[in-house]
Amino acid sequence: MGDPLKENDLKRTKCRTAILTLLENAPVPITAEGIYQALSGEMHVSLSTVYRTVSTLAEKGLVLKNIGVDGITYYQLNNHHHCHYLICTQCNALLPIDGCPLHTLEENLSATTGYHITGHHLEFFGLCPKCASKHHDSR
Amino acid sequence: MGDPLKENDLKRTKCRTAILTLLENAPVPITAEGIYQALSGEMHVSLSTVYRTVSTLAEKGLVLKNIGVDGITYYQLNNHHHCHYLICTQCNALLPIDGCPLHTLEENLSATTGYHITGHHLEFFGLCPKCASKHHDSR
DNA sequence: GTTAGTGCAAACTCTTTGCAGCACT
DNA sequence: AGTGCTGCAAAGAGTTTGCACTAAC
Repeated sequence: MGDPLKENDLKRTKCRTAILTLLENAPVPITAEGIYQALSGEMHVSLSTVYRTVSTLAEKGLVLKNIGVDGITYYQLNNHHHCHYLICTQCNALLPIDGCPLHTLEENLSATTGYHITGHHLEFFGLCPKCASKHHDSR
Repeated sequence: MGDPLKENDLKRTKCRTAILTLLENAPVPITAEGIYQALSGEMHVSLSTVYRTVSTLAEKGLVLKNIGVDGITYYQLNNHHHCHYLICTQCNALLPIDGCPLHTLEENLSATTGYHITGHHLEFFGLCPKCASKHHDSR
């Protein structure tokens, strides 16, 4: 129970442990490149291993992978705490939003469309207070 | 008024007209590759031109670009009709969902976070009736 | 010792870009 | 005729994969 790796028939390697620990402590989703950069300081790891590891962890349901508007994939621990993000379109600041009002909506949708709804993806975009006040010129 | 291209200082070329027409008649967002394939039957066009054209149209606000969970960018006409999609995770069937219950939510968020919210992205995932009934084995 | 995981480099996909030639106004 | 648009090919970014080597069990 204590070891999420062994529960999924995965060997507990240095790399996987490090990536899991990193994701546990990350307040927001990280990219593969970000994981690679963060781990490079403390150990030797290759970028392809990072990709392979997060993919494996995602398959096992330990990690969630989401593709951002920038087209880059972000990874986060699947702590089963459903939450969405508010993203500043200027500085990319990420603000977690607790609570999700969509479950009742999902039930309605399921009833009207006949789909078996398994999940949803919701993000809000805007300007964080700093960016909104700083300049009015957007890129 | 009748010509969205000229209004945006864009020359009305064969390629742009064809892409706009295609998007007008498309019930769901299409990929650049899809546009390329569709147009190749009736005229000569290069894939890079498709990319350049949709980017230009997107900059002018005539077209909306959205990145899907598959990492591929989908383009659709910006008909100012706000709508979301329900996507089958097995066959990728796309079902438009009219109406959006998030505007009041946006106002609440704006008030609590201080962000100036400019938009959102919402997608539902699930199994369409066919896929749900067909088999229980997933890919 | 056996099997699974890793590193490196190359390949792959989607998208962008430089430059010469062509089409629209 | 002039400027902007297009085609082609090459480059670019992010991600995946083949193969030999290493580490976990």
